[in-house]
Amino acid sequence: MEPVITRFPPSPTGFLHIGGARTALFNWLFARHLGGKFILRIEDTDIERSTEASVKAILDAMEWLGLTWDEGPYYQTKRLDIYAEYAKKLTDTGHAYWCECTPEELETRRKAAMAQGRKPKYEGTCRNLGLGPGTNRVLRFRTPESGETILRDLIKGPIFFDNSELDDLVLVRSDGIPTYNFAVVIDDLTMDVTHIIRGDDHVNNTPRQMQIYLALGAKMPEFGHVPMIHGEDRSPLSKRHGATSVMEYKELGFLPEALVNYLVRLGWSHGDQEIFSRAELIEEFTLEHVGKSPSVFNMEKLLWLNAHYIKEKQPEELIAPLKPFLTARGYLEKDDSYIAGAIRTLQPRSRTLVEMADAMRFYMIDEVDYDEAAVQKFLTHEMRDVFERVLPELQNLDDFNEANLEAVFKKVTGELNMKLGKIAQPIRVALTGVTVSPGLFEIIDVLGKETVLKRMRRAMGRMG
RNA sequence: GUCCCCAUCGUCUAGUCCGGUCCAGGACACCGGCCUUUCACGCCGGCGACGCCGGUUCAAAUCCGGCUGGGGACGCCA
Repeated sequence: MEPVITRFPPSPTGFLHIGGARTALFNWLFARHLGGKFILRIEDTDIERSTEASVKAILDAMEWLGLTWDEGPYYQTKRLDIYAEYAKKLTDTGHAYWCECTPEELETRRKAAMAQGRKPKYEGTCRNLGLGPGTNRVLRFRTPESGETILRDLIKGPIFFDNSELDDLVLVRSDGIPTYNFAVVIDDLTMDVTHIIRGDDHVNNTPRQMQIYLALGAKMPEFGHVPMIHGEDRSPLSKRHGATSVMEYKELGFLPEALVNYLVRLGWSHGDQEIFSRAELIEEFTLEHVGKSPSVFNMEKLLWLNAHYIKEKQPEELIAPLKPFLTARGYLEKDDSYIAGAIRTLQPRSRTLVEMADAMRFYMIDEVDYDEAAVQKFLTHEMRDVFERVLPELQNLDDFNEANLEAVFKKVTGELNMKLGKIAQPIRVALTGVTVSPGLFEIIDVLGKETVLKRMRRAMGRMG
């Protein structure tokens, strides 16, 4: 059996967005599942809008998601001679012809056609003029005027197109640069791509591309068109729906495995399973279970998955991804074991690394900032006695583990005939400045004796 | 406008190919409860959908047709 080769061909005109990332992921998984190859190709034939920065941004995002490629990145602008060769082949065989219609004329005719309710397509003005190459001339494909092109889509099933609906698309621009529809075909052809998995929005391009394969006598690849991702209002996902760039999600504190897991389930399923490790995805991913209908991006579920992965990781694994967020907040330098301890207490209560970093504040600064309402409510005069009792007990405790701490508090509350609930909040406020935090004993354990005593004494200063 | 695609809970989806096991299952969100030193986590329970109309059939979420709704494409963008 021939080896499977898939590819992801972003155009470097912006960042890698969510939809593109899912397409890349599907291609990557498809290839990995079948033990094939995954190629990365930069489609930079839009000279005007392509930028180096975009290429970098896209590559960074691919790496962050762990979508490793086996070949490339190839750049179309470095393959111009190849396209020229095939363009010549098509002209020589009469499958392509030169056209001198100007963009302005075309635009006028398009508008007129729309106004009259006709499908705006190139009328073939230059089709039989026998023009040769020249300035301001484009090379067009001579599309068959009759017949039918059948796309047997791996995801959507058979789709029929009347060739009369297709028009003579431009293959080579007047500046000699090939257009997308031409370059993709030649690239996929010469790179031996066997399976083209791409967005739904390419369905209508497919019959045109198939005609080029046919004209070239080339082997036709398989096509699979994945439905689009929409926003809450069912319109295509865009900025106004929130973050659309993959790297924005990194900045929002998402873990790549959460995004990958979320994205793969947008359109694909494996029974009732929601959580997939990368190995499981590679094992289970097939196109058969990719749905046909568009899906809506739902931040809540992504958040849930992210929370899941945050909980599941070892605290140590979270240190590196969390560090940038800590630094950004100007926190003190702490060593990794301390940070890991703090992370452990926040894992069950953080949905993102941003939330975690924010909640970590009291661990990371010297003097906690008190929430005044909390101080008023809990650092009351009557707590002074309680603190006086607790302080020496803690002072004498050598091993600050949770069990010991619990014993100490049991003892004190017993002697004072108070419930733990009564004194927990005041101590929490003393240690964190706020009323919401991880468990008291966990905090004490992480903070350590010196800090705990210091903060409790300082808090006593705020008691009436 | 023309062509193409799609249609199960608010959202992601299972089930649809091979009609009965589905008075439709899971997950997120939401609501309630339990746990509890706060907040979470966790656990238990609840709410909630086959777009509409017709046909085929003993039987339709599943097959067929129409309608409606949504989306995509119509570039010397990709």
